[in-house]
Amino acid sequence: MERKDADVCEIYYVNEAHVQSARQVLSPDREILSLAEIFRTLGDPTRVKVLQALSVEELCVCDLAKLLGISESATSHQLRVLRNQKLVRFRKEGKMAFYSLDDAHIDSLMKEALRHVREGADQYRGTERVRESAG
Amino acid sequence: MERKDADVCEIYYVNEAHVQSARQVLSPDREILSLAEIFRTLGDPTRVKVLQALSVEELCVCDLAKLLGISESATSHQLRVLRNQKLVRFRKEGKMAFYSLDDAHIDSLMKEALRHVREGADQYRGTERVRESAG
DNA sequence: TTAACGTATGAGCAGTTGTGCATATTATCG
DNA sequence: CGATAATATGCACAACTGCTCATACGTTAA
Repeated sequence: MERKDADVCEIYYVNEAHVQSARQVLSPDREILSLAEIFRTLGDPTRVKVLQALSVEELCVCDLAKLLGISESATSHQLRVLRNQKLVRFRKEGKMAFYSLDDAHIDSLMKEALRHVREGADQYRGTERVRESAG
Repeated sequence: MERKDADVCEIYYVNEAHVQSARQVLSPDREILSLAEIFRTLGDPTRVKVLQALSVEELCVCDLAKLLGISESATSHQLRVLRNQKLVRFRKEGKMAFYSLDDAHIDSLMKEALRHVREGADQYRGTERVRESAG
């Protein structure tokens, strides 16, 4: 468990304290993995587009394929990824499969990230983010 | 621009309407890419841990390496990724490099995602489709 | 039944990613 | 100066990812 850390940094005692306190706030491993998995799922342009598109209304696979500009096969593959992550669900109507969002958090996540992106694009890094545009 | 879509689905006209309205809400490509990039950056367990750890206090590379259980080289590599994404910053103090969070949004993003993960773990899907087995 | 359509899935491939190893860089100490 | 410590970086490699292609599945129409 605790290995000697005399060989780590020169202020090894403070080091250990830092590591310990940092370890406190770390989520358990399974949560870390789930977190990373969610983000990784969102970390693909195609899937971001799918989720944005589905935030308006349900769409069938061929609609999405056309919108995305990729094959219906690729679209189906991506939808399966999103389905496995419980981010979308689908209903069958005849031969068609209509997909829709299956998660409320995801939209907030994307909107929050979008805010970040938009800030960063225009005038990122003020000084310390002191009153970005407070009047 | 508009290609014939008579070969897509059978209700091609409705299809086109759906695709059009969906296209409306899609962010411009560069924003989509930035979004995906941010999420992809967050989509790795090691980096999630780094960000969680740094949410408490700044840490040096060797602290982080110890906390993560990976080499200091790998840690440095990951910190560079986070640095490039402007998610962390660092200050040099002698030979040490102390890293800290450089973004306010990220913490909210992670907390929001954590909520999602925690809901999903225990009693996922209770919001929308209650009574799935209702006739 | 056969045929066509919309979708799903497995295989394979090119491109990417995270890590360790070796080495370079920078700073402190003697 | 040289030696050592803390960090950074180039390279290599295994693992993974997203796509296309081929094919299978389920539904509808004839």
